[in-house]
Amino acid sequence: MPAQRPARRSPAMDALSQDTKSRILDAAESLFTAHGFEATSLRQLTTAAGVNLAAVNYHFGTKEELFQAVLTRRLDPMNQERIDLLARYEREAGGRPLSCEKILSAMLIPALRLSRDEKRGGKDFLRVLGRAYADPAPFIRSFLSEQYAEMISRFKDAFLKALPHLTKQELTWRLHFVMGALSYTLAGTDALKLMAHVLPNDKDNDEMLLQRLAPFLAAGLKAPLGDTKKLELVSGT
Amino acid sequence: MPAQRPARRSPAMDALSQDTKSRILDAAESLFTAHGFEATSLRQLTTAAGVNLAAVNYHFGTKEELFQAVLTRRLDPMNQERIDLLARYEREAGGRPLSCEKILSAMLIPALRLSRDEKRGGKDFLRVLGRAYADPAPFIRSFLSEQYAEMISRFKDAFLKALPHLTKQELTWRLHFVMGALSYTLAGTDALKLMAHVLPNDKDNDEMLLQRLAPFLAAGLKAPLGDTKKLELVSGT
DNA sequence: ACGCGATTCAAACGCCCGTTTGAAACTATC
DNA sequence: GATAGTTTCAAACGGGCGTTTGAATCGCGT
Repeated sequence: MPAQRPARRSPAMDALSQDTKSRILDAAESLFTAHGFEATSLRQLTTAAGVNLAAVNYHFGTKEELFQAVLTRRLDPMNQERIDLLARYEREAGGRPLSCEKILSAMLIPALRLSRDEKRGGKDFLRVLGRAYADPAPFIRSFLSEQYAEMISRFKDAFLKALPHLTKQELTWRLHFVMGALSYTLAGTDALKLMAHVLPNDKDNDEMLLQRLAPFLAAGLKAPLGDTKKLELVSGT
Repeated sequence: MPAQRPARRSPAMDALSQDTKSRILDAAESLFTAHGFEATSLRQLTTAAGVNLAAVNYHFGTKEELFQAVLTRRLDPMNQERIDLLARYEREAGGRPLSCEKILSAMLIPALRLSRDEKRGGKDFLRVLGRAYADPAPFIRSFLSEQYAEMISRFKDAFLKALPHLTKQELTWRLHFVMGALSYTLAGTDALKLMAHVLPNDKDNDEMLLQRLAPFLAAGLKAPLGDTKKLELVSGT
């Protein structure tokens, strides 16, 4: 088992050669992004990180626990930031309900910050996260459930006040769609190639992306309740 | 290699015991849904299908080709149906641009049909598809690109006419969001547990789901262009 | 300088993977 | 009913997997 207080390294420990644990986390983040959880082997991972094969099991226990560690390292602070930002907005509004766009900002801005603040890890992480949303593995699903429970609950309350024409159930669905568009968008830069060669490939891609996503989601959330007859199945031909 | 014209089976070949190829495809569809591509082994797959281990390689070549076969079997007809339905709507409209909702219907109705028409395969398939969208594996990405190219291009043209206030580039992004919300929604019934215990667990779940999704997406597509200043990064605290 | 816990390391463990093989079983045709 | 082609089958192949082990190494407190 790893020590509670890790031993210090030799005299020069610069930013380039971090400690083993961080090196593993960084390599894992990027490799899980590139190949997915199952398709990433601990051998390629430890090689990429420049550490011994056994280091993963020593520091994290199992491969699954490593994956959870990859997620928590960034997800925990990001969701906390979301909650704090929402609380701050609510304080500033002093009782009056927040606008839909404002609440969305509280969700998107921390994600946007994350994608830009890190040297490289930020974007990789958001992609890992986007993929994790769609992963059926139980240990991933239950882990995400726990991680998100509080944040989702708070934002649902906020949205309920901002969108009084929606029932609780309708809002649940729409939040589901929001999370879908968000995670998919974060997960798949490549996916854009499905439909276009338009991508300008900027460096601040993600900022532009979220600035386009926000109005789209806000409009969707504010939409009037659907007409039940709209999607009637059309018979043949 | 498999024969061009498969030999006929013994006298009684009822619906319950299909031919080997279909049995493999069905089992693959459901197992890829449950565990993902990488995490599904050919041994559990062939066991579940009640066929010999070597049957997959005999009939499909490799595991990857099997996965592509799983996708094409249903994706090809579904996308063709989408294109045909859109063409029919355009014909009926006679020159006038279609409404956003109408175009969305042409995308969603074939998916909805698929999810209901099959005995069991339909829903499983849509989940496999939703997951495939987020998969980084190159053979999946390029395969989907090809499969979707024509459909996406046609719908983009239609949306461009329906939404003249959008630039081509803006529309590309919004279509991206649409595909995101759609695929995520199709992929993850489980994901709903992230935020609620509301799910009524109906049989015609998917129909209700898409009827809620359509107004949401239509509103998002029709949203005015975003305010560039909206998502400004807020400084600390 | 020594001891001790924390960490690294090379090697091995047992297991399951995707694929291949060659013979057996089957079926349609002559 | 022999023949040729298609499909099934049991068995094996080589290799990579996640994890464990036990010894070597490191770095600090005393």
